Amino acid sequence: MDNSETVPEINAEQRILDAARRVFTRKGFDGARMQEIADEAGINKALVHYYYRSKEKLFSEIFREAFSTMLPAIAHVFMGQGAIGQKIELFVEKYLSIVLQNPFIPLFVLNEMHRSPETFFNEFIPPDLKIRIKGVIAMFTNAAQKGEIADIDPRHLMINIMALCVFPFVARPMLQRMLDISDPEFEKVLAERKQVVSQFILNAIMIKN
Amino acid sequence: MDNSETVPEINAEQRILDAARRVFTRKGFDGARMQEIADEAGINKALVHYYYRSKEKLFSEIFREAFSTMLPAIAHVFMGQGAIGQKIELFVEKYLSIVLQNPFIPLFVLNEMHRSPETFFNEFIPPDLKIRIKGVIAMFTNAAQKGEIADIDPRHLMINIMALCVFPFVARPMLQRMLDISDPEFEKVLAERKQVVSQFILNAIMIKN
DNA sequence: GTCTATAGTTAGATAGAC
DNA sequence: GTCTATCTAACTATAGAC
Repeated sequence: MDNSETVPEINAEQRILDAARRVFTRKGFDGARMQEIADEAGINKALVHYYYRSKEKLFSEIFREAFSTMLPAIAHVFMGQGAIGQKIELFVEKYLSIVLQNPFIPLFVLNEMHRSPETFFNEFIPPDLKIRIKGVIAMFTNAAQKGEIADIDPRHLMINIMALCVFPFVARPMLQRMLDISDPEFEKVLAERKQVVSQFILNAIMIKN
Repeated sequence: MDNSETVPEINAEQRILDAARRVFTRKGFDGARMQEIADEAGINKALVHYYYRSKEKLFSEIFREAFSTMLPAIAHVFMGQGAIGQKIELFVEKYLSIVLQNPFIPLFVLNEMHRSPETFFNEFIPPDLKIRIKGVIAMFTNAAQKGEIADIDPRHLMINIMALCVFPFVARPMLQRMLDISDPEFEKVLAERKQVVSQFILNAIMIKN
């Protein structure tokens, strides 16, 4: 052991990033304090500025990371070779897996894109995202024309799928109180949604014969 | 004309309230500034404190008003005498009507209940709300037992209905960019949702014969 | 009731020692 | 690289004139 440090576990730069992630997702940009980030990182406030210059820049790092976490799910829709129903199931499964591991990201992203929409779109939306979306829309339209799914506006279908995946995470405090259930019980409900949401969507759009 | 004022339109107290509603729903509690509220009300900052003592108290007024706007829809579910399907249609219709007229309230409420959950539940949730929710849950359970709707956990059904109603309003900036549509076009999509959401839900849960 | 002026506090950011 | 001390600006809130 040639290391005389008092167990900093990892370098300061990374600790700041970890602390900032927690504080920003908890409090939002306006509610977060550089002091609180420094405290959670176990270092001095000046050091936060040393590594990341400004609150805005540090926030950008965190937001970029958070937003990009949500993107792979969309790409996934294309992967599957199967029928439209299987692709939707795959998307829901993948998307909910990611959100379950990062339950604070959805509200965090929703808020930032309201706070400064221009920055959000110019800086964080990858150029190919719109193309991918168009592909998904085309896939839905195609499936409807071939009679594989019911006749629904593909834009509404996309909104509905995202809504069913995301909503319980952004509305958790209210839902949990309204339904009067405990923390572990709500976790169980969330875990059930992979199955429930897929089933719900497929029931809604698959042609009944 | 015995009034020598320069068209204040209405008393200062009300103008402050109107300005505060706009600023708080736009920026949230942490992002809002008393100065900005005073400016939008066209009066001095000191006057805001004269009428509402503190930022917290002013915010409470606004939040109470916003949250109570969303409540009548839930009560409405009981009104209908019809079948479960009609009651759901009535709820969606009523709920979306309210949100369409107050598109900023959902995200505003979601954020505040994350910011200080304790205050939210102790101060703003009416005591009878949980009872009403239990009634709705029982209604769903009953309908499922009688075979009127598919076998779905009533809690998930309630989450799904709320999700489909609320989500496009809280995610509007992202959805609009992702789908690459203009403001009036998105308004049209929102207006369509009364029909679309009802149909989607009923397709998902009504027993096919 | 409405204003100006300012108190009191806290935030983000920097200077400079080590 | 990490700290203490401090600057500057912005915020909420109040005092006091009118």
